[in-house]
Amino acid sequence: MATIGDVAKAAGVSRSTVSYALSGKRAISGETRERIEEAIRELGFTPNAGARALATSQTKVIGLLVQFFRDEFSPAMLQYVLPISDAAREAGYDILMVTEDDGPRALKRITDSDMVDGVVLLNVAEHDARVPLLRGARQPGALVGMPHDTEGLDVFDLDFGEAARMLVDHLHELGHREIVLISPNEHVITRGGAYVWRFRNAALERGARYGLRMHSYYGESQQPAITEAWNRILDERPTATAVIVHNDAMIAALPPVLNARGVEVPRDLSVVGIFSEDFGRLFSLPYTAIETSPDKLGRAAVQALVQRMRDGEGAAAPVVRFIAPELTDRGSTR
Amino acid sequence: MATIGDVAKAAGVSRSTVSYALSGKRAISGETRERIEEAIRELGFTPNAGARALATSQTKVIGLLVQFFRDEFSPAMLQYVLPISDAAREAGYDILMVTEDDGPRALKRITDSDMVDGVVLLNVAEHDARVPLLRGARQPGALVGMPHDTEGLDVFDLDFGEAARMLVDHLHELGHREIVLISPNEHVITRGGAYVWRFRNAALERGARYGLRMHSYYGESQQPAITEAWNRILDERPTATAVIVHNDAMIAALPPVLNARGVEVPRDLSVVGIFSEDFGRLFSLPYTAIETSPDKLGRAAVQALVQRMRDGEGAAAPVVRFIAPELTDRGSTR
DNA sequence: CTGAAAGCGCTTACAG
DNA sequence: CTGAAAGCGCTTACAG
Repeated sequence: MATIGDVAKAAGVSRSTVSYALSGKRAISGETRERIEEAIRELGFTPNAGARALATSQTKVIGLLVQFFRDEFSPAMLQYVLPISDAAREAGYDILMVTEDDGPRALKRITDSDMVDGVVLLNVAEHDARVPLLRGARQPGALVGMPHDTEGLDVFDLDFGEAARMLVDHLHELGHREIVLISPNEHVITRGGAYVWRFRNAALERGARYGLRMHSYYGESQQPAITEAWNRILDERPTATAVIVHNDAMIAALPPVLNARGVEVPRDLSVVGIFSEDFGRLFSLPYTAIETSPDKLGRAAVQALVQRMRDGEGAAAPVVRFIAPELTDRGSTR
Repeated sequence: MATIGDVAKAAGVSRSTVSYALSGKRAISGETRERIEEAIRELGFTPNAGARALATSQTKVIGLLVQFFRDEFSPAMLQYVLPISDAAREAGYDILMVTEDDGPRALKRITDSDMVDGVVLLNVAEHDARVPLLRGARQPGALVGMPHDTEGLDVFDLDFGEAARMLVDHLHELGHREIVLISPNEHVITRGGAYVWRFRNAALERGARYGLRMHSYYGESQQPAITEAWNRILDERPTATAVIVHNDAMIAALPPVLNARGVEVPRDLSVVGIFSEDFGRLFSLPYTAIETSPDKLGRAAVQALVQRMRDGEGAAAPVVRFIAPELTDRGSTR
C-alpha cells in the first residue's frame, strides 16, 4: 500500500506538506495542492488508520456495547443499534460493536487499549457493572437506560414514569375502573432493569389516586409460556375492562390470543401498550401505545458523546435527559 | 496511560523484554517475568491497539458490512450479526460494524485505511458492487449470500434450490396437486437477491416434473399490503391445498389471516415455509419449515475468514459452500 | 508557503 | 536469557 511518503515523493514535496494538504490545517499553494491530489489519486492513497490514531490519539471509532440477553425478546435491539450507527457515521465515526456476554470485561478491553474514542452503553441496568468502569475510563461515554447512580455521566432514557401516568390517565378518562397491568418478565427486574418498576410503580400509584382497581402481573418472554400467561390472566380478571402492556413479547402475541377467545378490541377490552412504531409495524399491532423512540434515544446518546469527545476536558456538565413520551392513538380503547 | 516504557522502567528491564513477556515469543526467566507481571498489574497497563496495529500490520478487527434495506423486514438481520460477533470474539477479533447505505464506499474506506484484517459481507446480491472491491482489497473476505461471480472468494449460503425441492417433495408425497408459492417482495429480485429465483425456479421445476399445478406469487413486505395480498391470493386459488412461503414478512402475518378466514392448518390448508428456528419462535409460527441456519452460515464465514487471515498468502483455495437444508416438521401439513 | 525532525507506542530482527 | 535500535505510517511543533 502506498504511504504518505510515496505520495510526497511522487508529488515532489515533503511528507508534512502532504499531511497538511490532507488535513487542511495550513495553507498550500494551488499548484502544490494539485500535484499532491494527483499523486494521491494515482497511487490510490488512503491514510493508515492505526498510524493516524497513534499520532493523533484519536481513533474516530465509537464503541457500542450491546449487552444482549439471549433469552430475552430480541428484535427491539436493532432499533437502537441502527440509528446509533447512522448517527455515528454522520459525525465521522465508525462503530466497534461488542456483544460479549461479559460486558464489563469487553468495556475494559476496548477502552484500556484505546481502540475507541468513546463508548455508548445500551440497555443499562440499575446496578450496571459497566458503569463504574466507564467512569474510570479515559474515554467519555453515553448511556441509553438509567442506572442508579448517574453521577458524571450522560444518560438518556424514556420517561417511563410519565409514560405510565399518561396511559392510566387515558384509560381513567374513558371511564375504566379495573385495569390489568403486564410488566416484563420477572428476571428483567432481577437483572436490574429499573424501567420495569419505574413504569409499574407510577402506574399503580396513579391508579390508586383515581381509586382504580389495578391488577399487576409479570409477563413471560418465550412461547408457549406467553400464551398460557395471557389466558391465565384474562381468566383470572374477567371484570377488568382494560389492559396496559409493558412487555414486547406479550403484546406481540396478544392478537391471536384475543382472537381465539373471541375478544374484540376495543369493544370487549381496551388495550394500550408501550412500544416503538417500528415494533408495532413489525407485528402489525393495532394498539394505542406510548412510542419508545429508540431512534431518538440512540441519536441523542451519540450526539452527546460526539460533543464530549470534541470538547475534551473543557466539556459541559453531564446531562440526564428523559425523552418525553408520546401517545399514538390507534383506536384500541374506548 | 501507562506505556510499555513505563512498565519496563518499573520492572527494571528493557521494553523489548516486556513485549516478549507479553507475546510469549521468547523465553523469559521466571524472576524477570514476575517483576514484569507485577509492574503491569500495578500500572494497569494494556497495550495500545493502534501502536500494535502499526507495528504488526494486524488490527485484530473484522469488518462486518450489513447492507441494510430499510423498507425490508428487519428482524432476521440480527440472527446473522450475533453469531458472527460471537465467533469473531472467540477467535480474538473485534467487530467493526458498518451499516452505511453506500456499502461499496464503506468497504473501500475500512479496507484502504487498514482498519480491519478481514471482512464479512452480509446479504450479498447477485451483482453486488462490494464484491469486485473486495477482490481488489488487501484483506481477505467471506460472503454470506451468493453473488453471480464467486471467483476467488469464500462464499457461504443455504442451498435454496435443494430447500425448494425438499418442500415440494414433502407436499407431493402427501398427495397435494395444487400449490401456491409465495416469494419475497418483487424488489428483492430487482436488487439482485439471487436466492429468490434459485428457490422459486427449483420449486417450479420440481412441481412441473410431478405434474403439479403451481401458482407463483411475489409477496409484500409491509402491512397492510401483506394482509391484503394474502386475502387476494387465497381468494384467487380456492382449490389449492398447500402453500409454500418463502417470505418472512408474509409468513409472520399468516396466522391471523387464516384465523380470520376460518382456515385451519393443516385440516383445510397445508403450510410450509423457510425460516430460522429463532424466527419461528419469535412469531410463534406453527409451520413446518426449512431451517435457514443463520448461525451456521455466520460462523462458517467467520471461521473461513479467520483461517485465511492466519494463513496469509499461502492460504488454501477459496471455497463455495452450501449449507444443507434441514426440514423441521411442525405438523402443519397432511 | 514549505521542509526536516521528533514523537506517538508498539514489535522484532540483530547482537551479545 | 536480555538489551539497544530500527521501523511501522502518520502528525505537528519548530524553523525558515
